Amino acid sequence: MAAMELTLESDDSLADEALKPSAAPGKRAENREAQVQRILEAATKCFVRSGFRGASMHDICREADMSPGALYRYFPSKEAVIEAISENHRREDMAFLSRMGEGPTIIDGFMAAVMAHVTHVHASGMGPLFTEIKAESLRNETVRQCCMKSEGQFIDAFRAFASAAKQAGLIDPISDINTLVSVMMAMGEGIIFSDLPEQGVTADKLEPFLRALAVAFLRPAEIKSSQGKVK
Amino acid sequence: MAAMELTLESDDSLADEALKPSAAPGKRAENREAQVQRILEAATKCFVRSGFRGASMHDICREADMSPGALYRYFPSKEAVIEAISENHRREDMAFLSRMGEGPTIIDGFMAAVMAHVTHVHASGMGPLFTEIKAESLRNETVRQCCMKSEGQFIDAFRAFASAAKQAGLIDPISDINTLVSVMMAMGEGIIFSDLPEQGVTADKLEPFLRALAVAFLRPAEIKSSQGKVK
DNA sequence: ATTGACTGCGAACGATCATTCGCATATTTG
DNA sequence: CAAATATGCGAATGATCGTTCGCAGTCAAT
Repeated sequence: MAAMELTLESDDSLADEALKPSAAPGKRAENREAQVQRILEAATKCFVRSGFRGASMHDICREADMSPGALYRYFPSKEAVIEAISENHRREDMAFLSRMGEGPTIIDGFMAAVMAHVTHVHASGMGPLFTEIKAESLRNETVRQCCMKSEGQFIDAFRAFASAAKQAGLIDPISDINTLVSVMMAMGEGIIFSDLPEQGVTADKLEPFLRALAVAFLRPAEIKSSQGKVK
Repeated sequence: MAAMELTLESDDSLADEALKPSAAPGKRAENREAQVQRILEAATKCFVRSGFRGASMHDICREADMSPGALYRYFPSKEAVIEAISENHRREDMAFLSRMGEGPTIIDGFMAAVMAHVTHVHASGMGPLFTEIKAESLRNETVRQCCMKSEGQFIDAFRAFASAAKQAGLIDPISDINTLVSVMMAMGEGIIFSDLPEQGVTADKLEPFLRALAVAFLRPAEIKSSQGKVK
């Protein structure tokens, strides 16, 4: 099917393309990138459906409408596909970190980042992939390091965030920022893993609880008791 | 080795046991139960090491010091082993629910149950199994129902706990107990999944944060601001 | 147009894995 | 003791899976 399209395409361009069959020099690299993307999208779909180990390369080939031989021109192994997806996925997540500076208060900034992340994961339906990546990271060294890298990024960003807020007198002094960050991250992962929307917990229901958690942990110096209450 | 013991045992009982080779009628069932247990322990070890899909039946056989043919006398399939382990594991978890009634305050009871659970999981080194079971529950119907059952038990227990506390005027009225329970459970799972002790977060470091969380969510009517502070 | 590199194909290969089967031994029953 | 049954064994089986390979078509440059 795909081959048919390509042959049809060259029909009307006999004069200037049949003689010089290609007027586009960077077309190869372009197409290559598109193919890689196609494979990653197909693989993601399969992995969400059946898990890293449950989905076969043939499944991915079928989903990408591609032969095994073709697929292996772009990725040397199944592991490489898994690692590329883990890497992509984790990189996307980190994009939400920048939103921590948003909002009038430190709590609002934190909440903006967290809620944006939660909403995005739910909307894209990639929740299961998190669990899969987590499980894979327990045994695959490359995936583990990928996870650790993004965790490190988060920890650094959050530590800077908390330190700045503390110095500005916005929050009470916190003695153990390391533990604070680890615990918050663990809880955040739990929120992502459990497909809360499937249990009837929508984003707007979730928000006050997360805000209460943020207030309890960060304890902003002002408006201590009016904020952070679950309505 | 085990066979050796048995033959030695029959030495001094020539008269009444050599003629009637077995004086123990319920020995079969006993031994059967022991074998089942042996398999489950070996399988758990393998699954923690390599994951449900990564561990082969031959691995389990080697670990249990048993041939495939023998193993299949006790479990009809690998899936059956996985399901039995998931079931066992989840049942163990539920045992900690009963401790919620402990302690002088509602917060103490809650904390007793949570900390006991966290400590137990860490001590037994079964953290990875949680992630594995979670991932498996996304695709294996039996495992999913096993998870949902124990979640349901937890929800029921916690709802009863919170309702009683609310009626007794121990905590502020909570409008949305369903959401409260779901969010707390998700966060708790996150704490279990992330192997916090591996990141230097010991139980005693974790405790004040969990307590702050409990106070923020449950908001006991008295001592509102003195408790629930992270030191 | 010819050459050489790139891409695509899909049958085939070798490895692995869950599961089975025929046989031997051990235990229980009659 | 003999028949019946339960248990153990481990090589064999059939299926699946990741990966490879030879071939054919396409693209880019001379």
